Amino acid sequence: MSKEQNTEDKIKEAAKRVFVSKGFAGCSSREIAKEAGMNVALVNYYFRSKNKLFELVFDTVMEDFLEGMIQVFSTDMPLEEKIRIFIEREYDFLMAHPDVPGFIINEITRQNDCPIDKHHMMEKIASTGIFQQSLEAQKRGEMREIDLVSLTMLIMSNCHYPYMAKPLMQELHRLDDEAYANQLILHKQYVVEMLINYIFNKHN
Amino acid sequence: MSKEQNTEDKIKEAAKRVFVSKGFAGCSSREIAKEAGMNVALVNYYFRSKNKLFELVFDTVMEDFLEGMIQVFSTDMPLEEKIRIFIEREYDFLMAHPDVPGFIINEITRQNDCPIDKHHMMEKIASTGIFQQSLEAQKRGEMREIDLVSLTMLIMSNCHYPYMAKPLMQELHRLDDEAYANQLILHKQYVVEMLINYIFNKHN
DNA sequence: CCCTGTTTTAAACAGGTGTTTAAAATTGAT
DNA sequence: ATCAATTTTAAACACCTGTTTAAAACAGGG
Repeated sequence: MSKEQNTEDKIKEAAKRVFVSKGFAGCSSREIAKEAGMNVALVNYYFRSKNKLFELVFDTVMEDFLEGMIQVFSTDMPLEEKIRIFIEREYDFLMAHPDVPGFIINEITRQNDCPIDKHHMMEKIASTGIFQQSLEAQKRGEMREIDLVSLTMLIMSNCHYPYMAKPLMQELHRLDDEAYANQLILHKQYVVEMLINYIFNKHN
Repeated sequence: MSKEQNTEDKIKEAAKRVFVSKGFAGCSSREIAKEAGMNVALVNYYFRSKNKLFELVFDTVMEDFLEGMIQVFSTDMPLEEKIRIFIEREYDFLMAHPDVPGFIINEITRQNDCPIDKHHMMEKIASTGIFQQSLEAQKRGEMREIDLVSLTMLIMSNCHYPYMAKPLMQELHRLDDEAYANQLILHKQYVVEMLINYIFNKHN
């Protein structure tokens, strides 16, 4: 898919790989240029500065990251099915992009300055009606009376952390890459079961 | 507590603050020296290099991080009580040291080279008998038949992530620091309830 | 072919990096 | 007070950083 690609896109995708895996502070312009097979000056010729390039990369990563959520939440499934499928999709997405959550969290943490939400994340998520659907389910007694911030936090914790903490967990339990991948597949089932049970007051 | 403190310790503690909040790649030797109110050369006079100083800091942070676990697990409480108290202690610890988990995970991720577990984390945790206790509880049917890697992962996910993802969550839900601190106190209760219910097959 | 605008390159810039050096200041014992 | 050992300092080292410059290579249309 990558033979017919112009210089600008090649640099942008190389930058994406390098930034996401090493972070803004953990890499240099020259490293990005080398990853793209280009001269250093070309990076600034197309993107003006390391900062501008980074912001561009960050935005596209954030878009990809939100896209999956929106898709699932926008369907007209029952809430329980939505959450179940969301978790499974999230694990699939992270299997392919394991260091995206760490990247986003680290880079948002790095700059305490911008309190404004450029990506309108919550608006996009809210526009799917998922929160309204949740409140209605709570009113009907189908769903536990848990506030939506914590609901979000419970789901994201159990999806993101197992990928973010991979090297720590591997060292703790002495698992190689294959064993850890299998562990994640198993863990996904536990997470779905635990969250669905808790959120919808199931008992088995 | 800090008036009677020699130069070496002052530098080490300044380095701890800077490294933990900004990461190894995100700060310079001169920044550490300035934080300690010292000359740059003093840092290398006492610690030879930025790398050596970092490894020293990393090890002490890791020790602090493990200490709490070991303490709780070493008591002779029933398993359910141990887990409940562990989670609550973990939230208390992270309230005071919110960026420790992110620091540890990021810095372990940074170097793929050392597959050897210098800190013998698992040995220390295993020596508390917590895993044996878990297996026995499972045999008696008091505990869900869940493998211990996933058990670890469930607990750590729901303790660490809410602190690691603080800026992301704040931006998502537009919460200031005080509101987020309150949210965490609330969230801790949900987490305890959910994990205990799931692990010990409770239904309410 | 020449000319024009675009793309790419090598080189340089000022400033920051980790680290070392050698001299100065300080300390404590004689 | 003298001296040796320790601690602190300013300065320098070579290298890397992000960014810019100016010249070279390339493209396509006249």
